[in-house]
Amino acid sequence: MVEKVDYNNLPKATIKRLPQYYRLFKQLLDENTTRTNSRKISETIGIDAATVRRDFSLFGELGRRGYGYDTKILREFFAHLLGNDVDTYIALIGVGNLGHALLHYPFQRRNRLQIVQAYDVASNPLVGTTSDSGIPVYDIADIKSHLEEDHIETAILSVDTPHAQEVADVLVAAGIKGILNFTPVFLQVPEHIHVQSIDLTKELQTLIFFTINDIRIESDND
Amino acid sequence: MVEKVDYNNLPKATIKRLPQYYRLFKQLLDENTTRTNSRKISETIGIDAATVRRDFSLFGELGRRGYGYDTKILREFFAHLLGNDVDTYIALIGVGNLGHALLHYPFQRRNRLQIVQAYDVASNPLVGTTSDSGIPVYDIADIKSHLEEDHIETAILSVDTPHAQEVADVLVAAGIKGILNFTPVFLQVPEHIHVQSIDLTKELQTLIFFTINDIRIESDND
DNA sequence: TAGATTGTTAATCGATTAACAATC
DNA sequence: TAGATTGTTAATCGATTAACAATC
Repeated sequence: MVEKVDYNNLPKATIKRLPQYYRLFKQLLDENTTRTNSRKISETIGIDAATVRRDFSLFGELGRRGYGYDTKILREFFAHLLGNDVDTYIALIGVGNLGHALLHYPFQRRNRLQIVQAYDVASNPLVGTTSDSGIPVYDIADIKSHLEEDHIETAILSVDTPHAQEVADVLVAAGIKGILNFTPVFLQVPEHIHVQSIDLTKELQTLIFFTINDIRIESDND
Repeated sequence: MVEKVDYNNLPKATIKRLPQYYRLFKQLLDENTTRTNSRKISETIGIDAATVRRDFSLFGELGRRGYGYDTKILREFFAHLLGNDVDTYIALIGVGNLGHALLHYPFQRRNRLQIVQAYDVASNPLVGTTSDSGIPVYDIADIKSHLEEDHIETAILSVDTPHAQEVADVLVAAGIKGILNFTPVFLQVPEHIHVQSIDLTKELQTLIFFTINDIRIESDND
């Protein structure tokens, strides 16, 4: 039950599944389901039961043989593991169509992830106002001081492709440590900066390739 | 140069990289760069040079030893491979905040991917109108006949989580073959239906885990 | 020809999964 | 105790990468 893990040795594939486990245990607890097991988990989220058990075992003995996993315990465990027992404040960079949607996206609903600041270039009329979501939109030129006000280290990047690298440089200079990158640009950043990319066109094209060639594959996560 | 591939034997990891290769060769051609090589490709998109060469070699001899790869040839090749030499029509299901942003997202800009229909439930006032993007918004109850009009087999699912499975069932019944799933639900679909999922909260939480634990990793695609 | 870079092999690495002893 | 299910090992599978002969 005690953590015995150096997170740096955790398989990357396991890390990517952690949010799925966390979400599931939150759901189960909401439904007042007090226990579950690796087979049921597998059926619900599409991850092989052996993989589930192996993933969990990396963190110690989280379950009980012959019984399964206690929902409440596991939910607490993953909440803590993912830093979701405290609030995480996030800045959104680029309030265009996509940025606007992300401002309203319910990250916060069942997680303590909150976009609390937004940025755009001064020529955007939204700058200086508070968006309909209640979040202030600042001039990107003032980013450093505003980020410090709220101790923000994470940014969502949803600017136009041609500005992606230049804005990423600004974010790094302003002290951002993690970037969720919605542009299709491979960002060049110092090695201590973390980038997670979501490439919408790539996902759609991949789907279409699988579909037109009817390539058999179990449903695709990650 | 001749295709010698059964696409079903293509590594899944390779397939996911194909859109990145395609995008790069389009860009290079736009910049009037007539040739490139695996090392430069690697630096630009962050995929190991040996992986690039191996991926390409799965499709035959696409390059020339001592020279590299011809931009024009490769762009044509990947366009055809990804079905981007013809138009692909897509339906968007769920015109909320995210759906609205996706309606405006420039999938089409450099690709022949077009959202040409949108759907929502009849109670949504947008239904029966044409959205500001010029795309008609239909009642989901009428989906089957409308999809047939435009020969649509691909749908983007951006409905609220509680309705995801039920709407997916409707899509399958209406003849959809591929679903780009923006909900966090693991969709249960028949085995001939392809699902590609984008889970925004999962990506953000994964980023935060990497960031707060400062886990060293090369920038993360896929 | 000499130099460059591919295409491909072989080695390595990482992830998945089947199987089962441990044990609740 | 008998039944259930974990935690973990060992086998397998798939993906990456280093290295280099082939060849443009």
